[in-house]
Amino acid sequence: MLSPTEENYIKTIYALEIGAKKRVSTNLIAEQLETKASSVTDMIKRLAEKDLLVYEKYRGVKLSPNGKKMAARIVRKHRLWECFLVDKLHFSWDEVHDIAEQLEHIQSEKLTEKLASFLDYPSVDPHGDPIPDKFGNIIEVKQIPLATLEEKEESVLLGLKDSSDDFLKYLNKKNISLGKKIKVISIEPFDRSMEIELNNQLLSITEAVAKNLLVKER
Amino acid sequence: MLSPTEENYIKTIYALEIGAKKRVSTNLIAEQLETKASSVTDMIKRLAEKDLLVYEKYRGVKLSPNGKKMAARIVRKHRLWECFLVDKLHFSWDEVHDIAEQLEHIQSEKLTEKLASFLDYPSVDPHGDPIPDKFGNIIEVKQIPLATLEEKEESVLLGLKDSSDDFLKYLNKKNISLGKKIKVISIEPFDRSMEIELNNQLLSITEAVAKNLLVKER
DNA sequence: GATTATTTTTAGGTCTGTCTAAAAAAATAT
DNA sequence: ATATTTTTTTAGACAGACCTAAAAATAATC
Ligand SMILES: [Mn+2]
Ligand SMILES: [Mn+2]
Ligand SMILES: [Mn+2]
Ligand SMILES: [Mn+2]
Repeated sequence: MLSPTEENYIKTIYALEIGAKKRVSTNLIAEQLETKASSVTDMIKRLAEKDLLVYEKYRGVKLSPNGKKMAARIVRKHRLWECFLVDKLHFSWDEVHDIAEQLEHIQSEKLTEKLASFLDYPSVDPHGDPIPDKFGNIIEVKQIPLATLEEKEESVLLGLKDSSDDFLKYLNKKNISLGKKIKVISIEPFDRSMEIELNNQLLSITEAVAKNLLVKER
Repeated sequence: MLSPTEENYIKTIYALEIGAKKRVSTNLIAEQLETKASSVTDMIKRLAEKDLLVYEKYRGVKLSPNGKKMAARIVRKHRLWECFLVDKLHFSWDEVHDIAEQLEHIQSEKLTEKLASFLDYPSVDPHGDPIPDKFGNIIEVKQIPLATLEEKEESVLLGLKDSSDDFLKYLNKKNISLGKKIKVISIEPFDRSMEIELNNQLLSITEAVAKNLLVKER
């Protein structure tokens, strides 16, 4: 049985080591968790003791198979609760993260599975992120940044690279949501900004935005 | 912002001072929370500091108006979540208490209200206990023990005096659940055990059981 | 009313999770 | 290869939530 704090460490390390090839550094974890490097050192020692990660002084950490399983379970709960909040309670996608951050720590296998069933086993959360199954396996649907499409190409918006509050609010304002069809009308060579068609309307977006919108692979 | 532990203390004191006329004693709280009297002394000092209760050395505590409001909010969340677990996720009424014990500490006004709306503003939880409204007011429906009824009287089962696991499991076994019509067929003068009609069947229950079943007042 | 028994509080520890400041190791620059 | 900068760890402290054992206050009994 892990404390919510321990779970947050495990989850954070899990997220940090996706993509990053090498072991996760103390400072990175500290930054992510908005705490001090010394606190991180304390905690990772304890987590290593519990066999949730492998730690070598000055060399950073990586999750053990055990730790990975734990992390996936927490992520599963987080994303299932986000689905619940949006689909059943009609929260908007920019309101659910902080609440799910609490709900992900509720301890009950049975609750998680009944919740998944109640939601009809969704495969992605409201931000397009994949939901691990009960064994911790993730079926990643290949998503590419909208910015990689050429003029005249079209695709479907499936996910977001950045799910920050500001970005979600921007998308709300522009009426951009997951599942919508997007067609690239033109790309401005000067700044790589894009003219796109969405909701049968023309919309101009910066390259930064286009890089954060993930669409279905051709 | 209170910690889950502080919230559990407040909620426990709230429950203990219902009925009990005098201030709640240190030992009673300790017993209820399965902790030591010295720990209780520590905590009630802190809660008094935060103006959630009034504490006089050796004289016990009583909740302040502030503390009462907090307590009612926690109870509201606990019982709403129990409704959710039973009505939406199809848990049985004997499985929900421990999970609600965790969920009651989730901090989000908006979540609580959206949950209440999603459940169509239930007035009682799966054990027949009243759900405070968002201002902390409770509409107590008068309930009397089945044991007070006379032969040939009938009523409806509305609540339980004791919601312990063992009692709930007993009720499951006998197929007794809230909302059912109960008719007293006969009362045995020797031990006050009762013959009752329920689900169109005859059933014999001890006086202890009859005292724990609460029915609608005549 | 003095003597017990019970309840409650205090004193002093432990464990978790955090912090700051200082020391040590590793990475980078010269 | 040395010196400097950056990262990481250690040392020591503190607050919250708990514990046991002892002391103090209150309640019960004779
Ligand atoms: Mn969290
Ligand atoms: Mn999400
Ligand atoms: Mn609780
Ligand atoms: Mn209940």
